[in-house]
Amino acid sequence: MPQMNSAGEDDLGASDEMISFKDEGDQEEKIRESAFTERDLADLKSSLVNESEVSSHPRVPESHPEAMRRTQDAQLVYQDKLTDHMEDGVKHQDEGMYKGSGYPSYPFLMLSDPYLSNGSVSALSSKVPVVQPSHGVHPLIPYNNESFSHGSHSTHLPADLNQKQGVHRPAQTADIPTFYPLPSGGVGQISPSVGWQSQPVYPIPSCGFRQPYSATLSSGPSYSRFPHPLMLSPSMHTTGIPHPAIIPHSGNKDIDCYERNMKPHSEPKREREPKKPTIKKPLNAFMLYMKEMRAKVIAECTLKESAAINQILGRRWHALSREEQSKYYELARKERQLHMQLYPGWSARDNYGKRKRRTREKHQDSSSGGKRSAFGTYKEKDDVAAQFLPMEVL
DNA sequence: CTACCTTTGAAGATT
DNA sequence: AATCTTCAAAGGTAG
Repeated sequence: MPQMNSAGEDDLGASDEMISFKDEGDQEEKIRESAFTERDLADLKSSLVNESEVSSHPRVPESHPEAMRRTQDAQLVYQDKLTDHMEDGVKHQDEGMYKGSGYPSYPFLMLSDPYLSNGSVSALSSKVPVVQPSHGVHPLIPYNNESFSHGSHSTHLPADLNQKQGVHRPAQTADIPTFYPLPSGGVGQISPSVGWQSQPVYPIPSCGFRQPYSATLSSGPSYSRFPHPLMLSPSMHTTGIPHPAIIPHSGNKDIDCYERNMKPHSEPKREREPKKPTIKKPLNAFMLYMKEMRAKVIAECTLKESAAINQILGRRWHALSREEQSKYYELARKERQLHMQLYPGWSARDNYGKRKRRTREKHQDSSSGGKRSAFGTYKEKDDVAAQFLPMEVL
C-alpha cells in the first residue's frame, strides 16, 4: 500500500494547499461567511476571467499565518489517522469529524443514504436506471443538501453510515472479478465493498442519463453519469461492469463512456471497439469538491461554462473551512487508496499523452513567471481581468 | 470534431 | 530535492 503512510499530510495538500491559501489570506474568514454567488456573478459578468488572483497576486509563501493555521489544524484533524495509516488507512474514518458524516461506501449496503433517504431509490431496485449522484455529488461525500460550501455544518448524517465495509480488507477475493475487469494481480486484493465504493467516484460522462443542471440536482437523487452497478440490469454486473475509472479509449471521451453497457438501445451502429480501456486518475480533493458543487454553482449563477464555474469553485474552495476541505481531502485519499487497490499496476503515466496537449507550450510560457498559469491564448482576456482584479478580488 | 479554457491536487518526469 | 508537466471533471467555445 504505497503512500498510505504519508497520506495524512499529503491529503491536506500540504504544499499547494498552503500556498493557495495564501492569496485568500485574511479575507478568507470574512469571505467564508458571506454568500459568494452575488460576487461571483458580478465578477464573472464583468469579466469572464477575473479570478486571476493567482496571476496578479502571486501565491504567498507558506509563512502566511492562515496557511499555518490550516496546516496545524489539519494535523489535528488527522492526528489519530496518522497513527495507524499503515495498518488501516480508513479505520478511523468514523471518528472525529468524520463521525456520522461517514462516507457511505456506496457499495451494496450503502447505496448511499443520500438516495435512500429520498425514499425513491432503493439500493437494490433495478428499475432505477442509474443512480448516481449527478455531477456534483460524490457518493462518498456526505450528501448534504446544504452542502458545506457556506460554512454550514454537514458533518452529521445518519449514524448508519458507519463504513467499516469501505475499509480495505485485503484478504477477500470474493466476487470482485465478476464486477470489475480488474487488472490481473489486483483482483484478489479487493473486497467487493471496496470495489463498489470506488465505483461512483469515477463519473461516466454523457452516458445518456444526464439531466439539465438544476438546483434540485444536488438535493435529490441525481441520476446521471454515475451508474451504480447495482442499479444496472442484472446481467450487467456479471459481465464485468467496468470501473468508472475505466473509460474505453476510442477518442471521444464523452461518447465512449460506458454507454455500451448503459445504453444498449442507443448507438446501435457503434461497433464495439475492443480497445483497451483507459483507467482514469482518481479524483483529487478539489475535483471531488467540484463534482459536488458544480451543479449548485451553475444553478446559482446560471452559468454553464465550466471554465467560469471552475473559477468560482476555485475561490470557494479556498474559502472553505479547514474542516470542510478536510472532508474532501479525506475522500480523495480514499479514492486514491481504492484506486490503488483496484488497479495495483496502474500509473498516472499510463494516461500520459492521451490528451493531445498543446497546453504544454502554454505552460512553458507562463511557467517562467508564476507557479501555474494556463492562460496562454487568453492572455488578453487576463490582462483585462487584471484591471478588475485588485479591487474586485481583494 | 476536438482541443481549449479554468480550477486544484496528485503523481510522474525532469532538472 | 526542487521544479515542471500531465491529467483528472466539465461544458461552452473556437478553430
